[in-house]
Amino acid sequence: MRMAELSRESGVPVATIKYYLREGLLPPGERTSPNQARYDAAHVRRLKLIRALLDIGGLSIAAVRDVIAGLGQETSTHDVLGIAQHGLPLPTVEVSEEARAWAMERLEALADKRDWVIAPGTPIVEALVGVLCTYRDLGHPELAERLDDYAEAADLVAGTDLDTVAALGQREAIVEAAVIGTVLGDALHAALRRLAHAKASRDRFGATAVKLQ
Amino acid sequence: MRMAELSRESGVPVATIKYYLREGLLPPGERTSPNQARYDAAHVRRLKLIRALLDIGGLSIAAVRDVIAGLGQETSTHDVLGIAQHGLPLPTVEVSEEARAWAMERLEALADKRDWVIAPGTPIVEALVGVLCTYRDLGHPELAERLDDYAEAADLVAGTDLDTVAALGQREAIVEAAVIGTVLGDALHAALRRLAHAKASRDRFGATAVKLQ
DNA sequence: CCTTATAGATAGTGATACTACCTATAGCGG
DNA sequence: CCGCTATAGGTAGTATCACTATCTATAAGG
Repeated sequence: MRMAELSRESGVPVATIKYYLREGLLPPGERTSPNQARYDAAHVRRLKLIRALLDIGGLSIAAVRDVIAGLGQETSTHDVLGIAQHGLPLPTVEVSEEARAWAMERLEALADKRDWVIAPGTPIVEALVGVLCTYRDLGHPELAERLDDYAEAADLVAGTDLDTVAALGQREAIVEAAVIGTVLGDALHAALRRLAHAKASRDRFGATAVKLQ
Repeated sequence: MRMAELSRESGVPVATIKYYLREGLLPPGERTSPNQARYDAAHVRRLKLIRALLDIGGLSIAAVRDVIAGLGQETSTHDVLGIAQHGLPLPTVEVSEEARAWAMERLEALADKRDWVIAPGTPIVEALVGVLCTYRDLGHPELAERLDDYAEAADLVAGTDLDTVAALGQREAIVEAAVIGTVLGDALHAALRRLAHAKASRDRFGATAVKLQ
């Protein structure tokens, strides 16, 4: 197919597709002459993935490029999740040494109990340290004391995730599903948690409004 | 305290504090003369909250303003979570009627089983519909078939969340903790899920690299 | 042949989150 | 009371990001 059809199939404007080509998010089409190229279903699929990562995942163009770069890499199965996570941004903040030590103590207790590996300095651990320290700095250290319940839920979800993607069998499909499941999964879990909050609130306080304080 | 000290205590530049004042994120200080004002610990605290919502929560200035507007509202306890969620952005995408029906069918089955309330048209439901339809559109409908496990984890987390904030007793503290727990919690759970993925991957594939395909 | 489509290059746009500067006034030590 | 720094409030400038528009030369297709 040519550019106009690619645009129609994917729902992405021609000018935007050209932009993604320039930025290296979308591989160039097969050249048929110096100023003509042909695209195929893989391009449509890639465009839909790009839009999903941008619109739902909230990734930047640069992060999408990093994530996509991992899709074609040769690696072991064990690293598949690492590739899926490579390039995914996790927010971090600066914290004092004292606060960091406080947070790491909690994370290490968690790791011991659940057989997780806490590697200091990695983006994931930095993100966790940042959130825990911010809870404390905002005067809500009690929010950091529920880590173990949260970890239990994370283990439950992660087990499901791994079973789901592992069932695909082929490495390429696994990596892609892992990327999609990780990025879109963040949005899915956030929304599910809000629904579950509503039910938990009804369970505790009932459907009838009760004034506090 | 005056502006310079507020800046020092909060770690936010003076020019930025003035910007937040203009944007209505930070309430004005107590006036002592036409061009002088005094600030207090509540301003420091508010600034730290603003930075947390911006830096870790990834909210926009407009979303922070909406969230903060809810902090002072008078409401019933049952609505506290609703306030905490008010103004929080959830990503949505456009979907076909057919895809929407497919997604809603799954969500309603979930709601029946777990006693959740699915109100069509609300931002949360729109977000869930968007993610589920995107999974399918990307050729990974299997990711949408694990909703029930994810919901189980969400119920677990939500129960913990409600117990934690309800223990605070006072409405104002509950609302603030709910906001912080919801917004920063998204980042926390995302990071925990990545750690749990690593363990689940080790459990299934072992520490030794095994080539696939 | 002639209209439309295309690749590639360059420049422009609108939103966002600051950041810098300006003016008139206030605080404050000497 | 002087003079220096600090401040409120206003306006304007900046950097980044994700497009979007325009231009030129060439190609496709009836």
